[in-house]
Amino acid sequence: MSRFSVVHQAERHVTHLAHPCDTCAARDYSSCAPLHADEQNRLTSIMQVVGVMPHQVIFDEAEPADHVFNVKEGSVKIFKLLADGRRQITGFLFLGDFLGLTHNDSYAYSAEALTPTQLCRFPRRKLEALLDELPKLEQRLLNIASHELAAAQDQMMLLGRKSARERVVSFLLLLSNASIRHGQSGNPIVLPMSRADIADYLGLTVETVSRTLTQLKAQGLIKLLDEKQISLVKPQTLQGIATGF
Amino acid sequence: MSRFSVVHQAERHVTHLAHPCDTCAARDYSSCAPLHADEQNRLTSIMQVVGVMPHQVIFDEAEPADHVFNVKEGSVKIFKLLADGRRQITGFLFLGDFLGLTHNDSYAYSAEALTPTQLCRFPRRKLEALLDELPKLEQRLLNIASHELAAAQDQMMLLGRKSARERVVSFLLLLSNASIRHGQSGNPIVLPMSRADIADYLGLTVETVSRTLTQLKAQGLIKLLDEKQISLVKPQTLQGIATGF
DNA sequence: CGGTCCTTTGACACAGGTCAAGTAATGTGG
DNA sequence: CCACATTACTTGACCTGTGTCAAAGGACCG
Repeated sequence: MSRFSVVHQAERHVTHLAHPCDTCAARDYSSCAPLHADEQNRLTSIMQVVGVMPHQVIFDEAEPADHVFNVKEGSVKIFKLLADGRRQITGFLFLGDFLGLTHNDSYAYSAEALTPTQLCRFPRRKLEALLDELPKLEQRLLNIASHELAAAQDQMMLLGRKSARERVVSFLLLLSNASIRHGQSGNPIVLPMSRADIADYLGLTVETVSRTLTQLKAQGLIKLLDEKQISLVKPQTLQGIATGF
Repeated sequence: MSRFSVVHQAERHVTHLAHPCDTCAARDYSSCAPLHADEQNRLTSIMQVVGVMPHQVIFDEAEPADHVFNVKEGSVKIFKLLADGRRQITGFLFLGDFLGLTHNDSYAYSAEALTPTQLCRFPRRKLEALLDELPKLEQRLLNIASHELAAAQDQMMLLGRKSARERVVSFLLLLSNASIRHGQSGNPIVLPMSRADIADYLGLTVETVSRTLTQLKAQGLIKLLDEKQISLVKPQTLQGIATGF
């Protein structure tokens, strides 16, 4: 039985895949012609809107990759596990982000909802068939993949070469920028994930994340409005810390 | 003046972009129909073969991304720098690999040759124009990007959660697998890069890389044939170490 | 051959991990 | 709505893996 509650059977529902201009604006994409109305219809006709609750699994690493998803609302974490349970979160996904793209038979990572989330779900076979006919769509996916690749390289720099302090600050700025891209002010920022999730994203322990945050607070660089909400007091200084000055 | 020596002006030269079957086989790609002869011609007609010597810069992060490259022979490192000079190598590239793909105006990383290298060079504008007409090509690029994304996530796992020992072993196996994909035996392996490069790839210091190698040697898991050539004595055990057992 | 660069090895330091305890937030059943 | 259990977060004391600094081989090169 399905782990999803099907919210809607396509009709008149939209996806950010079909609304390139929104997403492009939100993500700073360069080239992406909007789909025509009939192209949008073909896309939405193969799509379902599904809901998942926090901590619920969307898919597991290595299970058959039958669907591709697009975040319509909410937030998601994607991660990989080592044999002994060590975990690396490879990304936090928000409105408009994609998950499940792979050229293999199986998913390359696991995905779980952080908050109550709605996803646009596309059967992979049908989407791939559609790609052959809608080159614009393929172009968008390539753009998205390039974008994610660049983000992945930034993250490698962070994990390989930055100190705990630099990692935490980079993370805060990342969330701030993401929120700006989605039309919010970017300050204060909301953390939909736990400290453990932050730690597993930054390659640190919960304790180090916690200590680093209190240290930044003590230095007057941030303010902890509450556990899940942080205000950036000196964004300029923080920017400097994140980029290694 | 150009930093490249132009080796050949297209005529009858091939690129792995035009020979999908080779590359697919070499890379385990699932779906990639070969280009027809005339499609190949259109591709090779916009391409130049250029040569670079070891330590020579192919392009620098943040410079205008006017070309896309495909490794025809040799090996390349791509990396990012922090303000204070800390370096993270985000990939080593070999025959058939791509570099320079970005959806931004500028490159996301710097690239340098490790060994004497020949590259197929495509003017970005012309290639993008061609992509609109050859959807097969775009499909291949999307496949490649997905593949690289998966590799990037593995690398995040390595950098965020693995010990020095696990990182070095993972790296040796990575090189071994790459060499197998290119038709070699995969053992012993050849390291075209310096210890410093390995360190910057694994998020370690030169000293730690060196110490870890001598330790693995002392335990009889590898043999250092010479500084640049390593034989994997117990591949099975090494595999276990790399995956966290 | 003498110099330069790369690699290895050693001694020591420290950032961040581990273990343990305390406190605050959240959820649950009565 | 309140006791109580559970989970999440913070803080402290201590430890260890890896970094830092220094020096000694080796390889390569003019």
